[in-house]
Amino acid sequence: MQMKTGVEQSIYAMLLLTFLPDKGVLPGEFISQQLGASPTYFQKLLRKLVHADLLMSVPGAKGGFRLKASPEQISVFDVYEAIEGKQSLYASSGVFEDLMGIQNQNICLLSDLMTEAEQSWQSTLKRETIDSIRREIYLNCPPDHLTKLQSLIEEKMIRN
Amino acid sequence: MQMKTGVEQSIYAMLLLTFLPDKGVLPGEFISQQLGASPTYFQKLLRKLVHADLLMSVPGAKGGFRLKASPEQISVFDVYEAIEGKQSLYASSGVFEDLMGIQNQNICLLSDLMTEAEQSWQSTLKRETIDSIRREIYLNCPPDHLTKLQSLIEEKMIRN
DNA sequence: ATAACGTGGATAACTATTGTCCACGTTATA
DNA sequence: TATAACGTGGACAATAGTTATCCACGTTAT
Repeated sequence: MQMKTGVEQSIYAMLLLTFLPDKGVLPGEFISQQLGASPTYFQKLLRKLVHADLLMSVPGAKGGFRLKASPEQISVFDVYEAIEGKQSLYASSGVFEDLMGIQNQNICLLSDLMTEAEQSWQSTLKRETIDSIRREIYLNCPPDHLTKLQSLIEEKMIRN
Repeated sequence: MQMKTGVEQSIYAMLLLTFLPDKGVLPGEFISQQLGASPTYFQKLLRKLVHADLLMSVPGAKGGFRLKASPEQISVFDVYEAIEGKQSLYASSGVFEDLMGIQNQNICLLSDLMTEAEQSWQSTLKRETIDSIRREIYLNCPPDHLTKLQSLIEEKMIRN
């Protein structure tokens, strides 16, 4: 049981996109290069983020991706859910309920507990946003790295 | 990202074993039959539980498994960890830290958050024990089912 | 001795994740 | 209007993780 690597990569992609000026976009291939991800697979992740309304995509030449909402409105959980989907971590098989003769009653021996555990996991991820991580970066990264990255992005980005 | 089915089966196995009188054991095959699990694979799960010191095994004819500790001392998390292992849900790739030039500093943009989320997930699973679930069963199951199961177990179990 | 049980390793089947490829639609630009 | 650069969606392959099977072996009751 491990989180998909795509979740981490997607969060980093979102973070990269916070560096982008208004109306600019970054091509998917550039983003995947920066993250060292496989370009073709990463496009799939980007599309999931678009489907989840976290990213906007501009097709055609000079196309690319940008954040759809502002970084304060996008939680880490939003990204997690966009990539991993909405299925919960635990799925009861119902065997034990059968064995105990409590099939149709609403007594979920384990399910309730698992649901509660998952919710407290999720609430931690909901608390933190792309913006709060971005602020941490601004506080902690060496300024030269930040400016270097900033200018790289401004070089590669496309204005509309 | 889904929990292994083995975790659920293992918890149910532990619960079954709470029905067992002192010094009795249940053969692995009987347990797997009750849970509708594949016998050979389920033996592997049982061995993981033995390795984690949650079960005791008695080899030889009239052998089988019994709980090693008392049900109050075994948390749902113990079983989870025995089956899933100790690796955490999230493993940082370090790519972004490289990109930001913060490799060797202790600034874990995501790791800290993920660790915190996982800990709150775990603490929920640690709170509940095999015994607390067993008590729920006793309260909620139709008494005839309970006595039927109890007598099935006493029939199939082996005293030492 | 033999049968019933657990043990551990090798290995296969299955499933989910990750990665690739291609035909296509859209748009900027020459 | 042609072409090149980009995103889209589907089909597909490679890889990794999970589940399942088998077997030779050690232990113990009978």
